[in-house]
Amino acid sequence: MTTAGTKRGSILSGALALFAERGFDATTVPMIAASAGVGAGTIYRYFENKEVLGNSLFQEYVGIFTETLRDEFPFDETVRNQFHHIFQSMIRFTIKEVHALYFIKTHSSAHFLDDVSHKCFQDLLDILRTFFDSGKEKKEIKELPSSALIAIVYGAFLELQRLVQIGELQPETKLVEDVEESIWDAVRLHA
Amino acid sequence: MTTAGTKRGSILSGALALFAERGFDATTVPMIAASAGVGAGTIYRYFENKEVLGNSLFQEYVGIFTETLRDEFPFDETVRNQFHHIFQSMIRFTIKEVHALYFIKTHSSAHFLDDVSHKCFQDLLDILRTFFDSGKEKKEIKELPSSALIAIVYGAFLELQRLVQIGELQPETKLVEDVEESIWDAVRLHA
Amino acid sequence: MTTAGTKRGSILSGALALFAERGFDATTVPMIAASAGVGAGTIYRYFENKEVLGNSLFQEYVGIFTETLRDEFPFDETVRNQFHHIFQSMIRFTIKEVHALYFIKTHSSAHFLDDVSHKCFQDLLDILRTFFDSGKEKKEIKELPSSALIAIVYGAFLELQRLVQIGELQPETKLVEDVEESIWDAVRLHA
Amino acid sequence: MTTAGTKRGSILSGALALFAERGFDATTVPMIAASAGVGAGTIYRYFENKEVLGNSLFQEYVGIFTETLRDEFPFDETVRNQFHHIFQSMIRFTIKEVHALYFIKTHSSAHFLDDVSHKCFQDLLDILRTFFDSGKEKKEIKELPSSALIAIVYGAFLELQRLVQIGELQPETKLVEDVEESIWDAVRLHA
DNA sequence: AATGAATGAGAATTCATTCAT
DNA sequence: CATGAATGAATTCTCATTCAT
Repeated sequence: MTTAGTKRGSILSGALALFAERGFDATTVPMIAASAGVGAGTIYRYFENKEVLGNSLFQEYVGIFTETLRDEFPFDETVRNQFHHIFQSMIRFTIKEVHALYFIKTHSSAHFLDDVSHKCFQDLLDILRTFFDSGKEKKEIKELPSSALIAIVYGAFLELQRLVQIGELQPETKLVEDVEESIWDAVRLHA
Repeated sequence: MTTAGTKRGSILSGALALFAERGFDATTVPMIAASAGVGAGTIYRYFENKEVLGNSLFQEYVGIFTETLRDEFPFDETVRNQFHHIFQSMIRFTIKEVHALYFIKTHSSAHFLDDVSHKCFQDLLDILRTFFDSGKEKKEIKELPSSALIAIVYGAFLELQRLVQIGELQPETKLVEDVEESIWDAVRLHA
Repeated sequence: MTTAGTKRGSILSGALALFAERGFDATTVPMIAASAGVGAGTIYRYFENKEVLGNSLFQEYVGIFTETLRDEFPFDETVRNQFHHIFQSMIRFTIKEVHALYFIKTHSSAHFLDDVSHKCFQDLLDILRTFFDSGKEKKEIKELPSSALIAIVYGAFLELQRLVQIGELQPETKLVEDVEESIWDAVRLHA
Repeated sequence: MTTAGTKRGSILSGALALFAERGFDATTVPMIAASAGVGAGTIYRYFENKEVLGNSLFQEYVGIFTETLRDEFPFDETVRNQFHHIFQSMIRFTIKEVHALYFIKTHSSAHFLDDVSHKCFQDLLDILRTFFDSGKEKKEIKELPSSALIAIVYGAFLELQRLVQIGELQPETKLVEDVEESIWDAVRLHA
């Protein structure tokens, strides 16, 4: 019966889509208001200013992505299966929130991000770091710095995701599986 | 026949560094002027407006990158060696112009880009596309859409480059070789 | 036959304190609402808008001040005793409503005042004018324009009142008597 | 040959007149710009923001007023002559800068004033304080707290000044002399 | 009647661009 | 040619006022 957060929610959604498409700086507050179907002033009832809105949005979705990765993580399974979980989580997150990953990607070193946002993002990367560290110990992952491994997986995935977004790639099952295998090949230790 | 005017050059350099660091929209014309050591008005002698400057910059560096890739391309060698050339070109370009690749990456779908810029960027991607198409024919590259293969290589490389940029990764010979091998593993067709 | 509604009263009190401290323009309607312990919308049940509230407040307190001066005015006593009554009335009014006199002072030529407010304020000054006119006739008050005499008494008193307000002066009996004598010296005709 | 400060000067003049007439809060930046004959943006070349402009203005004119009082102060003459100097300085300052004194009066406890402004204003009052302290020592001034004496002189003078401003009083020689005598009567120790 | 969330007109401020020097 | 002070359109943000609950 409560609709608490209905407005806040539409503002965040509207901002997400616009920030992903045009970027934070090229998006005006009235644009966000129109996209959320609220008055411009209303945005300031929920967010102190545009930067706070940007940080809230970033933290919100980095948080959801982090949870998605952590959720049901198969700690006891093979490294390959763990990688599959990570890849599938990325896919799932992308399907649930089309713009979120692209927004995170394009704004993860944006000038307006505060310390909390940076911390959130580090937490996200730490999940991948932990996975790679354990994989390297088990001799199943290449002996590269984890930050490099993350960059490869994260960079490749996000660039692919952009292609899906702009319609240049259809995310059919076969393609998704092949891409997963391709990125896995990049990081796995070959015999 | 190039580097026309030392001023034009400093403006482009200044703008490149600033656009890479802060993004096009968060960079003001006076900032560029200060960084180039010229008056704000001088910028308008060389570029009609900020957007034109952005496009010139984009085209300039995408052009250089394209040339770098084309230069001495080993058409008659193995696919692996061709990949090595591409990878080395990326490295060389990055070393020559630290900010250029990151600027290209973060602005390749920017709102201010005109048709010429998009065309330039397509030309760049086409080099990679041609390489992958021929590699797939020779059964040395995975049977994935070329756009996906490009995304993987380009995405991974740029994310790595960012780490080097921010100092989180030292580009020593061993690391660079390992990374090349890793990305090659992602795209090569395994036995 | 007044104090209609406890809410109207709290709104007026809240507004009085805030207008005196911050001024009309720097006081927001939500501030007044909070200070009065009512919702912002409630203010509009009692006052058409902020300007009307400002005028009501001004008229209310100028009216009370006027009454205080008129009340038991010793028409048949000496000019000095009449002056004492005026001075005592100012003191009494100030004690009853600490902020009122300062509010009147700082807003008596405010941009939002309407004709009725200006008229009220003139009525107040007329009491002093009448007193001075009669005092000059009796050769007990200096031969200065009444408006000048009013300015001296009113100006000096209000500036003193401000000192009491901000705690820089303690309104002890001796001081009050001395100040009265000082201001009386300013206007009385010396032998 | 330098016109350095021409714009800055017109902005300050324009702002002074408007702040005196309408008050700081009821004056908009475009109003100031129009009154100074410059573009709105120009104001921000000279003053960081509206508050800084307000403080600069306050400090500027309080400073001039302070200098006017200090200039040729007759330290070795009678207390009465010193009072005459003070009164004449106030008159001179008022004639030179019609709006300045009223602006100072109405904004000396304004919400936007910073510490420097408060300090400036204290310096101004300290001149009067020093005069009264020395006068009391010489038994020529009433034994009232100096702050109270200042309030009487300052309050009376400013209220009179307002009457001149709005045209209700003509500042003829005779009137000015009489008013000086009246205010002197308020503070001098009577035999 | 009372509320306070929502609104949008209007204020402060920024910055791409022009132009007199 | 080069400059940077000046501009005003565009942007962020505030707050008096309304109105559904």
